[in-house]
Amino acid sequence: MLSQTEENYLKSLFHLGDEAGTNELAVFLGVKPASVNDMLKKLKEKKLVNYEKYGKISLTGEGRKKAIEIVRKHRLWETFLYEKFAFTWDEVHEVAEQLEHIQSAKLVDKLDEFLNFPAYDPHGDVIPNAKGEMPEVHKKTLFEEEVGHNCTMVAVKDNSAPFLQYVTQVGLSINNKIKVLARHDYDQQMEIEVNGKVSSISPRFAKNIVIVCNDCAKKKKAGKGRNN
Amino acid sequence: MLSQTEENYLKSLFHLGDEAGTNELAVFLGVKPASVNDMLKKLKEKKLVNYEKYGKISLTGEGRKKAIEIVRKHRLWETFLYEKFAFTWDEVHEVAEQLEHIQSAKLVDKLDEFLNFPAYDPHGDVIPNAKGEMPEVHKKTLFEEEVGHNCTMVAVKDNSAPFLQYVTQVGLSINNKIKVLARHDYDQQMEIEVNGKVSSISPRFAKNIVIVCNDCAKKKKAGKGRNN
DNA sequence: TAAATTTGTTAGACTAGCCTAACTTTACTT
DNA sequence: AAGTAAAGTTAGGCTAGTCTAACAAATTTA
Ligand SMILES: [Mn+2]
Ligand SMILES: [Mn+2]
Ligand SMILES: [Mn+2]
Ligand SMILES: [Mn+2]
Repeated sequence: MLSQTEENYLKSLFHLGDEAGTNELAVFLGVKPASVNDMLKKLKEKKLVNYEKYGKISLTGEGRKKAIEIVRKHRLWETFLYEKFAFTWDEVHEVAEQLEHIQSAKLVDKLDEFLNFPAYDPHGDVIPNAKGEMPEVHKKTLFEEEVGHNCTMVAVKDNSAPFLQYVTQVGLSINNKIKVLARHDYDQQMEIEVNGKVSSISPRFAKNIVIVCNDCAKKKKAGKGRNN
Repeated sequence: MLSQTEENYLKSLFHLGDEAGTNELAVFLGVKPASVNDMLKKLKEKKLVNYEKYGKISLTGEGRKKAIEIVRKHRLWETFLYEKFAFTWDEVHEVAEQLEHIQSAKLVDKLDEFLNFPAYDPHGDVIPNAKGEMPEVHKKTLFEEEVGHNCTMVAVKDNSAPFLQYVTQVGLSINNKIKVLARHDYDQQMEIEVNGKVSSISPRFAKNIVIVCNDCAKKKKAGKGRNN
């Protein structure tokens, strides 16, 4: 069993990618490089990281697997807080940071099921499935989506009450399917269909909905913005 | 902010009551008396326990308040796991033992609301309310309840599938109100009403349902069985 | 290519929480 | 009232995880 600290190191390495250095990881975790160095020796000993003196750090297969489990739990809990407990977009992370360390396979399974196996968390990040699979995904705004395509809402960019009310009114919420019926050249107003309900939305509204296209081919690399 | 360890010491003192000794607490926590001694000095320093060398240990007002918060969280999470995630009676404790340390006032409030402000956890123990109030309560089996009285189901004694199926069929679940309509002298079969639905139940069934009478006067002291 | 800068490592120290072993106080028994 | 047993304390030591300060390697820059 890994300690919470060890779990956090693995998760951080996962977010930093395979070319991480000691200082970089130290900054990311908010500790000193000396502390990271100590921990790397322990994690190497446990076969969770590949690490040689003065070399770049990377996760082993086992380390990566562990890291993904934690990311999965983090994002499932964020989704839970957002969807069931009306936490806002910006409140979920801090609590998920704690909840991700709860040890119970059954709890994770039930949580996943309870949320109806969500694909994205409230920040629009992909939730790894129970097998640890994590499809690469190309996010864009609803405004950028092609007419005729089907897509999945993965996040909002605006978190203000009026906007969110509007979102609710249109029948939208995260992990919902949307079909783009039309975009009018005149004022760029769009027609969309959600759960059989057709709505007309403004370009401003459309630009604040983040989606993943279900009809576009997958491509693109993950960026380095906010993680989790 | 208290560490998880400190929280566990406070909670244990709460369960042991105000005449606890060093060894007793050590056994309860599964550590050595020397460790307890160290921690007591720290907790005294923080004004959370009353403690003098060779004297009995007790919680201060502040310590008790903290302890009750943790018990509240523990029991709310147990109820959550039981009611929403189909954990059994005996599975909830271990996970609640972890969840009780999650720090988020909002989460606790939402959890309470989500569960509809439950009064009892799946073991039939009283859940302290948001103010830290914890009414003393006299538990007995449904079989022992007086005819004509109203009571609240607080726990089951049998956790087998056939029994639980029967419980469901009768429309019963924890925190539900039950009215005892009759008990037949011939075979001690009972008539009860749950949510307007009348059922006839066997004495064996009734003996496996733990209730609190809503019509009886409150009395009795808390025992020292399984806690939490 | 040599100096300067950045990056990474090591040694030594600290705290929290635990331990064992030895000791002291209190409580119980005869 | 002694003597023994039980309960409680202390000293010293261990590990995990952190730190600072000094040092070493690698990289950048002149
Ligand atoms: Mn997050
Ligand atoms: Mn997230
Ligand atoms: Mn419990
Ligand atoms: Mn309980």
